[in-house]
Amino acid sequence: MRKVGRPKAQDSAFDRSLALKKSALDLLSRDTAGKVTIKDIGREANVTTAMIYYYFEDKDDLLRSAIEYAIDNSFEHFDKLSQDIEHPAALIHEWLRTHEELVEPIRKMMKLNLDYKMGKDRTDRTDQAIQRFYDSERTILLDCVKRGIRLGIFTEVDPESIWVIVSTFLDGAMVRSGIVDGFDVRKAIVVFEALLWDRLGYNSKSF
Amino acid sequence: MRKVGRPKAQDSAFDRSLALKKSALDLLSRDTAGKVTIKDIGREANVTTAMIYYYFEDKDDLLRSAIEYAIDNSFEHFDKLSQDIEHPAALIHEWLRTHEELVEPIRKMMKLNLDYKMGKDRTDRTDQAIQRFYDSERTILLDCVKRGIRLGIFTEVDPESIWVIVSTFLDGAMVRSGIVDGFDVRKAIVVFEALLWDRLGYNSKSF
DNA sequence: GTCTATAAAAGGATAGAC
DNA sequence: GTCTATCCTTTTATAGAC
Repeated sequence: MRKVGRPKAQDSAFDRSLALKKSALDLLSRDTAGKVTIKDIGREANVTTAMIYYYFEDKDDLLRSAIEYAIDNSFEHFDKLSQDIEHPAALIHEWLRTHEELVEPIRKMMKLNLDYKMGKDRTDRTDQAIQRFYDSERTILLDCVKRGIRLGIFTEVDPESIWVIVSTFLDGAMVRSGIVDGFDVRKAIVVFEALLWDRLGYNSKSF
Repeated sequence: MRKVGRPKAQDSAFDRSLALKKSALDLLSRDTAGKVTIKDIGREANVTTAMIYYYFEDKDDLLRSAIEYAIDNSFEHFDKLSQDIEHPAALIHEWLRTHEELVEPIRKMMKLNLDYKMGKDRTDRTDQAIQRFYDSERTILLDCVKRGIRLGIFTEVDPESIWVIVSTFLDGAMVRSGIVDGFDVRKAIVVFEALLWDRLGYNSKSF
């Protein structure tokens, strides 16, 4: 364990707080909180234990911050998607494809959410971050279906039902891929998409 | 902490090993492994720490046994369902209803599976228990759809696709109910069922 | 801001009596 | 089979120098 002379203040380009959140996220998704020690996290992020307490109140604070970080990441990703794509069917298609592409990070986020929600160390701040994420997911999908109906490209369906089915199915695909060896996320999403277009009365030849 | 005189050998009616597995299961589903201590489990099951090591090799052994216990439970439940119900549509309907009814235990099992699979302390025995469960789920649903088609009550669909969609959706409903406050499992399953009967060309008026 | 060293607590596991 | 007491290791968290 060789130590380099004197420590140098970190410039903001390499934020140690961020590095810690990333490392925590990674370790937590591979193992369960409580088995992951602050030393593990520190080692992974190349930060000493004492520094963790400089940046965060305690272990729990770091863990919650890591979850929030994961949520914010996913949030931005999906928010961008909804801003970039106009066409309702195209948006839904990309929505599905994105889940397929980002299984790993999304599954990590979900596992952390589940651990957090079923645990007992909760805070309003983190609860709200999770709520905000799912609310925005709902708003985006709901709007999308409504617009599709208004534009006449989708059958007159209940948007709320479609939203529930789509987002619940996707959650299922994310976790199942983490539980069942050999589960084919891509295939699952493909067959689901076919069912969805069928229900929406949309001709998906273009995809 | 009052102690009753001399210990009395437990008769098989109240198996301590079983009590420990149940308590472990309960605590693990509420919190993450590693945060749950053997002392916690012992306290919950009214068994001393030392006794845990009499019944199990070590903490990990107890934890894995608890998971297997949870899986076996669910397995029996679904297996019974498939043996009791002949009619394909009725079986699927009951399948959905059972998930609705047993959200809690099923969600616990899923969380444990996820923790276990994403962690690194794995054993063949436990891996196989999980695999067996999902395999049997697949077999049952697949057979069910095939029979429905053969009987002419379902449209000619690809059974494999239906199985993937149904079981993935249900997994999603189970976890989401643990993550999103106020998620209405019942409603989610109801709207999904409607979609399913639609796809299968089945008139579900009877339910 | 960063590190080393260490205190304080908690947890896993065992010894040994009954 | 069961319990009490305890050992030893790991872990969280802090003190204090630079």
